[in-house]
Amino acid sequence: MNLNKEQYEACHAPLGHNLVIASAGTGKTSTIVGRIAVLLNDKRLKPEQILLLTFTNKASNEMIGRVAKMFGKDIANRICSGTFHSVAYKCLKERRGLLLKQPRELKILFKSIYDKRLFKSEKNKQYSYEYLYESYSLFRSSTVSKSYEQWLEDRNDSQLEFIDIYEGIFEEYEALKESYGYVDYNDLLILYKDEIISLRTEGKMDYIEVLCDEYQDTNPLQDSIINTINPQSLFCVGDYDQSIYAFNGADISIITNFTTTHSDARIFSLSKNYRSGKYILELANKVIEHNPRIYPKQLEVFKTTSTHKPELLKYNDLFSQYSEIARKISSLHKSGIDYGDMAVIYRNNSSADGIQASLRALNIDSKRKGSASFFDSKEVEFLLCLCSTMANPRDMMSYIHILSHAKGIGSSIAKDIFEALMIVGDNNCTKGLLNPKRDITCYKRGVSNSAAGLFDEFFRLEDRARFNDILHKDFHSHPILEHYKIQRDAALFLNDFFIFYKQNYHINTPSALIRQILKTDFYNNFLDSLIKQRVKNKDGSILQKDYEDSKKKALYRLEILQNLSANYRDLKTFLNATMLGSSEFAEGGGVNLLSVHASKGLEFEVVFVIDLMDGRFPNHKLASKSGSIEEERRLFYVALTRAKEMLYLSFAKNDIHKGKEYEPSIFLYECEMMDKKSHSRKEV
DNA sequence: ACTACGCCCCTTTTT
DNA sequence: GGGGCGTAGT
Repeated sequence: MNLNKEQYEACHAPLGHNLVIASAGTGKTSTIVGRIAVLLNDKRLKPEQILLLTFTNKASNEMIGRVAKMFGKDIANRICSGTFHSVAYKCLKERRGLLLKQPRELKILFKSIYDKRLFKSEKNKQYSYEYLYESYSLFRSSTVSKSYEQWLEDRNDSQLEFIDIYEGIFEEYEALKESYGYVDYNDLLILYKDEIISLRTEGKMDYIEVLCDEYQDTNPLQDSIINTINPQSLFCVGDYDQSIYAFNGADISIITNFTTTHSDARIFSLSKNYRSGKYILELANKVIEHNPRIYPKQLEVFKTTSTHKPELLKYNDLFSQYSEIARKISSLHKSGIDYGDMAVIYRNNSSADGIQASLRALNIDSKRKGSASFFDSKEVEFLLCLCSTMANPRDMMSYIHILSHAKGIGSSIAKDIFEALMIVGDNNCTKGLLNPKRDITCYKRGVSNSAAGLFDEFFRLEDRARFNDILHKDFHSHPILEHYKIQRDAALFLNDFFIFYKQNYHINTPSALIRQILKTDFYNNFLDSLIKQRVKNKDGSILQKDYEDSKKKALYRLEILQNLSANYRDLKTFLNATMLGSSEFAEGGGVNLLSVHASKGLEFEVVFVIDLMDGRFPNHKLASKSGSIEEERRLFYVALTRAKEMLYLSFAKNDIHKGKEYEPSIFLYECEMMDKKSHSRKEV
């Protein structure tokens, strides 16, 4: 292996507490791979005694891939590696069957509890449900010793008067999560920590060295996992100038206090930059010097021959910026650069649509990372909901999503039906649906408000068999049909769902299941109405061509999902994988479109950093909230240091569409791409 | 009390 | 294009 002196010394550090400060582009990956080689060779560790924690699974795969080239796949694959979450999941999977649930879903669950407990008149002073949810998630990852009350006191003590309400909400939320079998990202880590403790007492936790990549973005919960493992040796690699995940609880003091936490700590520093050309580095250095220096540190240029100077591109309008950059990309391509070697990087994902459309206008493909849009699209979401009900027979949220598509059934009746299925199925909706206990009433007699002095009005139960002319013979006397609000259309929908479920629930291979689902009338009826709704014009008309196009697009997505599922043998694993690796999968090929956060750890020949306007980047609203202007500056630094050869910075003076004027980003002045004298701007 | 529908808002970053 | 919210209608 080719290592420079600094890298070599870090790799050969004795077992103990080692911290490597690795600035951007200084060969961090090589150093970690080198360290693993040293552990396996010189230190005689078994691969099982090594735990590698990375920020993305992609990074883990790359490192393990390089270890495999040196030691063979057998050895490399015996090393436990991945993100904190995926390592936790792998470990827990063996002992219990857990099912991860998307934050989006859990947020809805959270909202339902919140709405029940807060009256509107109080809401202007209190946290919104969204904010409270975020706050609670952040709390769980930012501290392991404080109560929510203590934590809140430090951040916003004016909210303390609501503490009892808030804690009541959290308590109920936790209880419901438990009863529906849901696990979120934080739960995963917390469960893992408990698991480590029991594995340790059983003597089954025998990691000797834990390597932690991107250590600057570790949050206290994750750090506590490392501390709980408490390995003989630690090898943490990070760069405080690239700490950009404060909103996720990342605590920069974890890396800056390493020497105080571990009295025997050794610090190594990598400063030779192999990635970027001289002028790009000068620019990056200029910017980051505006942040307080924790240790003195400068990137040293290795690629002195590179002659490209970063360029500033100014445009009058936001959209002319996008289309001109698209043209620039096209001409760079003609000069011989692959689209895949170019990237457009932005602060907010809202920039992506514009640039993507402009590229498409020139017939240039692009791939967007963090394609939340893929798993969020209704066609995919609905399909995954159907799968979820099969993998987790008490998945209330999925039932509500599905059943709400029936005419006349909204979330409330859907929940009644779910609860009914749980009752007639002994807490198992699969059983409740297919094999219900028939001798009991599954709907609670209405305890409707006696306050108004109404009669003891209760749930009027309907004849189960009232629709039996249209229903399947095994379904026409199903207890859930007793709900008095179920009308003909809804009964038919439930009937179709029943048949659908009965035909498919036993299939456990994800790809086979999805293939079957895509063939069913039940799914296709859903898809058809979804697409019609999408292409419907204001007057209600539908153009056949729009319909075809939209359908093609949806089918393409479903095909991707189908292909994705082929990598998994069982349903739960597949569903969980859509959670753990969803952002790492990108649709299509071509020019890379990424947010700064998503660009972390990547590099490209040509980089465009766009929309460099005050307010957008830095984003003042955010900077004042959780992060800081320093964090925004680090983001800018990360964006710049992705570039190997060419770097373009761009901004637009106006958004003609919205009638908005913009000032250039202060970072453009800080890196001296813009001249201070020519504009009057106050220093921040 | 609940659903359906139309209107307005906006759109931070991730495991 | 989607989510939240208010209103009309059952």
